[in-house]
Amino acid sequence: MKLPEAYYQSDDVVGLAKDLIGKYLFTRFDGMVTGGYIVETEAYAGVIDKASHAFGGRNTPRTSTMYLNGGVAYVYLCYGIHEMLNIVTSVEGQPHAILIRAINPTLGLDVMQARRNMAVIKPNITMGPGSVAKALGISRKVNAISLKSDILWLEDKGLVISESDIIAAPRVGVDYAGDDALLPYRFYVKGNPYVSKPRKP
DNA sequence: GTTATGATCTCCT
DNA sequence: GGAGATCATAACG
Repeated sequence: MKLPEAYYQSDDVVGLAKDLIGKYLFTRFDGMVTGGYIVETEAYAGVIDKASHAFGGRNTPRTSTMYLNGGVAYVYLCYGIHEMLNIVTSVEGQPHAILIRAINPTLGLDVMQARRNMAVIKPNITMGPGSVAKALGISRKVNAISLKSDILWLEDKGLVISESDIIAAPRVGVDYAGDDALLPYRFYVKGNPYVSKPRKP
């Protein structure tokens, strides 16, 4: 059921980012399993991508996780407030990663609702990278954890999103990346209510 | 040691 | 439509 390690070791991050659409993502903390299927991702293509933390081969205590062998999680804090979950791909030394921007929750909705302090469940419970991490209970404590662990993993449940329902678009929040900000490295499911909206200008 | 800033979200007007 | 929250990280002195 879990995706095999080899799945993550493809060199084609962008292709993987698209393929991850429709795969299931689960976490287990304190015995509570929560998760759903991925409806939005963004690829960060290693050292040649200005939007990537590893651009130009930058390797620091934080980004060293991205250089690990594919199949681990890269979690970091952004804006001092939000944790973000990435899937590291490719082989050791190749800092490719995929940001999980949104999932369609299917399991443990009540737990996620409590984690988000929401009175009512609305689509924004797992809409946007910061929200996904919070709803799933993900924090920097699981940075660099293996995806074949029982804490955080992905599954292929045979859900197929039709090719025509997967849209490619420019990434969000990376204006500082110059030309690379325009690359169509963001993928999402057309019409899915959990897909985040691009930020305003 | 100091300083600028971000792969964002939420609430307010 | 817009600002504030809030801090680890990275670059620099």
